Amino acid sequence: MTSHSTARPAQRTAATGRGTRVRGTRQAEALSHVLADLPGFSSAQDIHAELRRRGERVGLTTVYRHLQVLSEDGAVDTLRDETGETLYRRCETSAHHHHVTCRSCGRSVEVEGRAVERWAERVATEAGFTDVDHTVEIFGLCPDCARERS
Amino acid sequence: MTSHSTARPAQRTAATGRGTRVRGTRQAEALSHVLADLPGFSSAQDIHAELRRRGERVGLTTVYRHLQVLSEDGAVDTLRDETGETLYRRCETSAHHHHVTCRSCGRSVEVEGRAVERWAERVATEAGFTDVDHTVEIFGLCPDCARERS
DNA sequence: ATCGGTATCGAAAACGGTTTTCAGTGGCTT
DNA sequence: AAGCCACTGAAAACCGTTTTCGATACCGAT
Repeated sequence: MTSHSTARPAQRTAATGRGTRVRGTRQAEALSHVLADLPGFSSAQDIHAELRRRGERVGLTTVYRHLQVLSEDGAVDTLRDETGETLYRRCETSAHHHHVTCRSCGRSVEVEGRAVERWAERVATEAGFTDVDHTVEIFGLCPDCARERS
Repeated sequence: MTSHSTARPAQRTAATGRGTRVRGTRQAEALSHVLADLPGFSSAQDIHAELRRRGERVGLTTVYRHLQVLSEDGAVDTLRDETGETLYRRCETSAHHHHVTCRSCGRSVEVEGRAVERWAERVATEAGFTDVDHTVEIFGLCPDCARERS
């Protein structure tokens, strides 16, 4: 599922209680830093490895949990690679967009395509579908990897 | 597949070697019939269940193996649902196309979109990417499921 | 400071889909 | 009839992800 705002109120545990603001824990901050530094899409496990590499002690479970919340909040994009693994990346724009991802190095570029949005909406509607959502992912070889490979 | 591309399992046993044609086994034929009858996308496990329902004794492993080969040969389409499960469906047209899939009942419709193909190609090229491929999936509620739900 | 309540952590176990292993089985060819 | 080898499938391994649940950390109140 690519970033889209189905805006489920999503019974976020803490979210409700009055003054209960999200606690800025050491783990959350460390994760946030790593996400800010990683350029492309990374798996939860890669992110966890990067945290450990930096000497941060954060459990894999916690990484998964934060990523889940962040993606629900629209703070990170998610996409599934060809093996079914979920990859995460900090959103640069909160607007709906898609990605061109290098299948070799994972680097990616955000692209916009109002045309696709409209097309998806139209063909679905024509087929009688409602509550439409879509995922679009483009894979290819980035210039660097293409050069390396020749 | 981020930084490390998990080694190809690849070594496909029979690997379309020399003149070894596919043997028309009982299992292969049963699977083929089920695929022909199932209207939309189904998971390997659903297909296996359907086989058993029909009294065919085919192992789940064999179902997976055949589906893998069939999809490599382009005889079936595959797509991943939102949980990461792989769904299969016999191709109706061998031409490149996309699907509008009901997120409730799994039924799907094939749609064509030359516009999207061109768009994907264009934005990728503009970003300097080559050897471009793309995935587009549209999810929604089909008319029947939408009705049921109200 | 101390206490109590609770949000958060994280190791370990559970989960579920898929793949691999490996000892057969059975279809061809000779 | 004999043998080769592709195919089969039950069980186990795999692997990413989620759940469980006791421990811990943070916060406001005392």
